[in-house]
Formats: sequence, C-alpha cells, structure tokens
Amino acid sequence: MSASTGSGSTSQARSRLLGTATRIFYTEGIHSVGVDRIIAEAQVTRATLYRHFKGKEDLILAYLQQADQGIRGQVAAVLEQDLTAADTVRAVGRSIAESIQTPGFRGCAFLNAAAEYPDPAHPVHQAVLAHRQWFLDTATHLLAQAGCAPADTAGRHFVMLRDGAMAAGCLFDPALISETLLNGVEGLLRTSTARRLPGTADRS
Amino acid sequence: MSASTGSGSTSQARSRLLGTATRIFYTEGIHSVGVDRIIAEAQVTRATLYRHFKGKEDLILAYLQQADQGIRGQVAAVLEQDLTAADTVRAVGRSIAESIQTPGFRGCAFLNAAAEYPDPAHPVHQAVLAHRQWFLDTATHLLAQAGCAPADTAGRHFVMLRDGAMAAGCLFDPALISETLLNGVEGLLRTSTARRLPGTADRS
DNA sequence: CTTGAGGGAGAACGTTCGGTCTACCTCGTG
DNA sequence: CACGAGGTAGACCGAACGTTCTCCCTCAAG
Repeated sequence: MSASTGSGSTSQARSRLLGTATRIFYTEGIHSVGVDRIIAEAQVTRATLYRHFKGKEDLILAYLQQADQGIRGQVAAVLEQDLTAADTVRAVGRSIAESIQTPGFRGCAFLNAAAEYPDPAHPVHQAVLAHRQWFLDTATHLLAQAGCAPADTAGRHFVMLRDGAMAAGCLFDPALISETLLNGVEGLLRTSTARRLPGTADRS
Repeated sequence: MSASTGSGSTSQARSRLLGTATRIFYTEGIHSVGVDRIIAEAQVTRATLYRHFKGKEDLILAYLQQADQGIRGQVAAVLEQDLTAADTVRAVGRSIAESIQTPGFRGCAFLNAAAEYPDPAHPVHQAVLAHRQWFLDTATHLLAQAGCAPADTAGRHFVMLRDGAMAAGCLFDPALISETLLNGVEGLLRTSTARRLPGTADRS
C-alpha cells in the first residue's frame, strides 16, 4: 500500500507496465505478443511484472478493465452535457465515429479480444460479455428516454450498428464508416420515434 | 497431379488436413493452435503437412480461401432463386441470420482473422480485405438493382448491419441478433427505396 | 538502525512453437 | 520391373513461450 512520495496511485512501474501492455495488445493483438516484449518496452524486469500481476492473463484482464473504464468515461462525458435524450444518443454516436477516425484506431478492444478467446468460460471472454452487457443496457436506457418504440429492439439495433462500425473501422475508409454509422443512428431515431409528438423533448 | 483411384480431387490427406484446420481455426482461433494439434486431429504426420503447404501461414490462407468460397456459394445459391432484387437482399439477410443461429457459430471467420492479424501488409489481413471488398461490391450491386437511393450508402449500411450481427452473434442470443438484423435490412429497404413506384419489380 | 517492500539484472525452468530431416513403406503409371 | 509421388513414423533443430528463481540495490517507515 503506502502513499510514497505522492506520485502515482500504484507504483509507477506498474502503470508503465499496464500502459505498455494496453498499447501493444490493442495494436498487435494478444496471443501474438509475449511478456518479453512487454517488459522490454515498459523497461521493467520480468520479476517486476510478476510482482504486480499473477501472470499474463492478469495483465490482459487489467488491460480490458482499463479499456472498459475508458469507454465508460467516454459515455459519461457525453451524459454530462445534459442534452436531449435523442441528442445524447446522437452524441454517443458521434463519439464512436470520432474514435473510429482517430489515427491508430484498431477496432473494438473487446470484439478483438473475443475473437482471440472464443471459449465462453474463459475469464477474458467473460470480461468482454460483461462490458457488452453494460453497453447494451446503457444504449437501451438512452433510447427508451428518447422515446423509442420497443426500447430493447432499438438498443440492440444501436449496438449492432456500433459493432459493425467498430469492426469495419479498421478495414475500410474510417470516414465512410463513420458517415454510415451516423446515418444509421439518425434513421434509427427517426423510424423508432415516428409516432411521437413534436416538442416532447425529454431530458436524459 | 494424377487421378489416382478417382476419390478426391487433391490427395485426401490434404483435404483432411484442410478440413481439420478449418474447424479448429474457426472455433478456437488461429494463433492459439499449433500445427501439432492440427496434424494430430487430422491424423497425418508433420511431413505430410509440409508436403502440401509451405507452412502454417499457407494453411491459414487456404482456410480463409475455403471460407470465402463457402460464402460466395451461399450468395450464389440465393441468386439462383431468381427473386426480385429486394427479395434477393432479404434472402441474403435471412441466409446470414440462419448462419448465426447455426450451432457452432463462432462469428465471421474474416473479422476474427483480422483481429488476429492487424498488420495491413500481412497476407492474411489482405485476404480479409479482398473478401470484404467482394462482399461490399455484391451487396451494393444488389441494393442498386433493388432501387436503393445512393446504392453505395445502402451497400455500406447493409455491410455494417451484417458485420454487427456476425460480430455479436456469438456474444449474445443469436435469435435476437438475427431478428435485429432482419429488422435492420427491412428498414434499409424501406427507407432507401421510399420514392419508388409500387409494382416496379425489377429482377436481379 | 533495522526492516521490508519495490525494483533491477539475469540465469534457469520445462514446454511448446514452426519447421527440417532421414528412413522406410506403398502403390499406380510409364 | 523401375520409378517417383504420396504417405507414415519419429528424431531433431533453434527459438520463443510463460514462469520461477536468486542476488543485490534503494529508500521510506517503524
């Protein structure tokens, strides 16, 4: 524990380790990179890694947890803007579109991880499922507030568009993918709230 | 070459090898399975593998090529039904939905491969890009025939729904994913052909 | 001052990886 | 018959894998 000089919350060598692992795992995949590579680029020794993590799997889980917190923060930042429910949905869509167009975008960390860990019983796979459940719930909740017809259906539709955009974002022109995503979200809001009275602006 | 007894086109040990590789790569991923595993389950020796393939990478490429042919066949089977262009699009959507609900469905072989081979210069990654380009072109062509507004936009929208469905199909209830996909395709056809005269049935 | 956690440096563990090699067998074809 | 392609069986290679280990140094807290 301890508070040390007051620098980082936990150790500083640990954060360098996790940061390096995050970067390499995200850009190059998980199975294809070894711990040697990570400790070399993080400039720590092998013993240091195993002092902070039980093993490689622990490091992977920490990587996904960090990614999860990043996305939750991204959504929270949109929520803080206090927009109309529909505009909040749009803003989340725009936030995703921006991610896709960011240099170094390499798809969804969770979809990529699931591709490498197909076994549903594996901790990594379960971390993916947990994150996705949270996102689906969040999207469904938002769309319900925006007055979308069957909110479950709309939520799944939104997530499907997001998944498609995230998956294709690094396999095709990111600008076109973003445009398609935004169009899709707009269409979803239009068709799914068709029967609502104009001016029924409900807050998120 | 030779014709041998007339059994298989190429060797029979080779097809056993490729079939085993396809099954294992698809269900468990690529990097996480070694050639030892494949030759053991295919019941061939190491020398036999290297007689037919230059190396593991060659085997992976053959696996993807086989998957590509399977999907092309799937689309071709729909095309042979000689439906309305719009109904052809629907049938392709249904075909994808059926795949998702098939036991053992593990997502899109190409999206999964791309997650493991992010380097755009890598032959495996390029095989993925080539397959996806073909599919996008095919979808765009079909939607154009169905009278969809800007066919490029509609094609990208269709592919995005497919990608989302394929990616999520093994991470969520396949039946709900299929329903969402079909709804999305229906919505795409509706909004994208809104201005067409009824009865303008054009063949594919 | 002593202690112990955090870290650096590196040897070593056993296993698995992809790949090469030799030796021998079995057929159908020329 | 002779030959060569296709196959089996298994030893072997160097490298990389994830993991554990010992030894030593540093430095803030008790």
